[in-house]
Amino acid sequence: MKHLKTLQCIDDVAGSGSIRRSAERLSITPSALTRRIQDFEAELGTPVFERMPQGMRLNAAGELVLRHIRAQLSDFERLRSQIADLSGVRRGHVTIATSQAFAHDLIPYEIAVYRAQHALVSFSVLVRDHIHAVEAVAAFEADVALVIAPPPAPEFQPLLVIHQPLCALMSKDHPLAAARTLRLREVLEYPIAMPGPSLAIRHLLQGAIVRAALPVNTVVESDSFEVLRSYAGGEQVISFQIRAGIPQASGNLVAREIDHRDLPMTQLVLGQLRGRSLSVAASKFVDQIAGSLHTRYGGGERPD
Amino acid sequence: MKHLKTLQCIDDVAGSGSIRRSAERLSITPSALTRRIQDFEAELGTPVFERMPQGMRLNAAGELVLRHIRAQLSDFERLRSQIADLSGVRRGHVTIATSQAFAHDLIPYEIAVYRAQHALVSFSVLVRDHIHAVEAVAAFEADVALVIAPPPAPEFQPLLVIHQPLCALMSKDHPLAAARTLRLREVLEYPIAMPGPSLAIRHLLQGAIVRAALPVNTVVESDSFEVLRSYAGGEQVISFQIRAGIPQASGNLVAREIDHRDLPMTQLVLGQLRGRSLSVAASKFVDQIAGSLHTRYGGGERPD
DNA sequence: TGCCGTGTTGCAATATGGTCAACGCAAGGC
DNA sequence: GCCTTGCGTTGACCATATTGCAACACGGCA
Repeated sequence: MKHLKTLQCIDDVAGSGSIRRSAERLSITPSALTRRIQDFEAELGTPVFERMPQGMRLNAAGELVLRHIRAQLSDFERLRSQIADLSGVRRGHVTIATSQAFAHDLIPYEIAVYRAQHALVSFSVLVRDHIHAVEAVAAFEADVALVIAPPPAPEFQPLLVIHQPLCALMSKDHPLAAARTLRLREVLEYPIAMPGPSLAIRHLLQGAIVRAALPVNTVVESDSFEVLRSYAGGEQVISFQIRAGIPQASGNLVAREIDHRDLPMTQLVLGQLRGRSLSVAASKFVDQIAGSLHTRYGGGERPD
Repeated sequence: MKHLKTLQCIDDVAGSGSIRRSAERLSITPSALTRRIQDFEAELGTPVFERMPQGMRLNAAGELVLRHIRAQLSDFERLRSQIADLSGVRRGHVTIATSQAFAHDLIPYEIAVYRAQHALVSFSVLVRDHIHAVEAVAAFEADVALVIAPPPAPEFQPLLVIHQPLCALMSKDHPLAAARTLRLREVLEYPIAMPGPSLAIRHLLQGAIVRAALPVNTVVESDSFEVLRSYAGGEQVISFQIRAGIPQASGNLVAREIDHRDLPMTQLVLGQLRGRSLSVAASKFVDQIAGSLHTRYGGGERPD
């Protein structure tokens, strides 16, 4: 859109930190770009960038401007979506940032269900750890985020909170597979496929293990649930996953809840940027996920 | 600002309903204006106006677009205010819509106090009845509204609610001036200067009078408190006003509360458009008014 | 029918924004 | 110390988009 071009330029330069790099990406010459920015700064009455020998960096005013620009751009997208909605065609795009736990099963399933009804809506899925998922939402990179135990952040507004037990994943013929729920100390008697430090449940586990002062036999540690699942399925090794992250078709894997006395319930939070209005498509998608999680795992809280 | 020009054009045309009128106001030719709008519509992929023989009218998409534009424009103003705030200069503009009751004393006083500290902030005061004040806020014409008994509207977000008694206004030597509080039936034994139907307190009075089934001797009715006050001061006539609307320097007027058994407390509400972020200047002004009303009249509720 | 008003269009003038080449400057390698 | 390399910026020139002017097409109205 024409009237947003300058804003997009500034956004890009702020991101790349260099006029020349941005100029290439935007396929114009650096001189044209520098003029656009100078004109904008002149109109605004304040510089927005600091010119360093290594490139451009936003100054304090620029940070405000960038926030404004991001808001404008996403607002405009929302407008388009609303207008498309008027003509009966449910059209739009939804970007969701999610914890890896849900990347395998839950999110693809929900997207498939949604797109079965609204084929003109497209999706972007960013798989991020809980910290970066919330950051993506704050930076207008994602409309919503579905994360485990998000760090407290004032700009992150929970739309749905579900408390879930952590589960131990093991093969069907594992000695512990007979029990319905497990104590942590039972589990730790066996070799463990440990989630890596970037995964939210690692911190929860770590805390419980330290509290219980139990020794751990970690045979493999990975930041990828893919890897952890494979190990738990292949060798007689135990891994962990939050309930909603357990694949429906689990092969020869079974999941057993860890007793809540050992591990507190885990928060699964679906949230957005506070104060932002979601597009029609995104808000319908949120509704669908909320309903789906609710019927599958029971009463989540819906703040708001 | 360049990148907002098209948006402002659309806003103006939507308001005037005519390309030629708007073209004159914007000091460009109608042809330039019509092309701007056509280009915008082409970029958007949808017409925004309906072309009628009598002029232009927004269609459904246009209504959405207009809301978006208003939000953009006011957002940009807020951005400028925030940036000005960065450089230490508290600069900005605040538009407040207010009931007539406060136009005489309260608002001018508060503005004076505010400007004593922040001389670079300017003000617009729109005096509107409660319905139109809320509408002005919803249409981005006013940042905040201070009104009596605002109609319930989802987009109007109260920032401060104070309950106040209605008072009878009379000259110092009126027979009823001796009492501290008055029953409605005492008051109605005397001739009344009745607030006009556009004033919020008229409805409250009317309700109470009907409930009590009392006869009223209305000698003058006016939509202007100025007129009502003069009458109450001159002849031996009683008028009405909410407590916070009573002038500090009242001349030979005195105010006596009406017993709460006869007239319920009146809501005085300071509010803004829900979901909108106020400029720095506006939000400081709100804080000041809230504090001022609080210390003068005691505990108002502050939702949120 | 003739006269208003409306928005729109063709064409020429103009402003806006673009490219290209050159410049000033600071940092890093030798 | 000098040279190279990267950065943003500037001046001259040019293409394109935007504007103004005049003419047009259409609907309402007397």
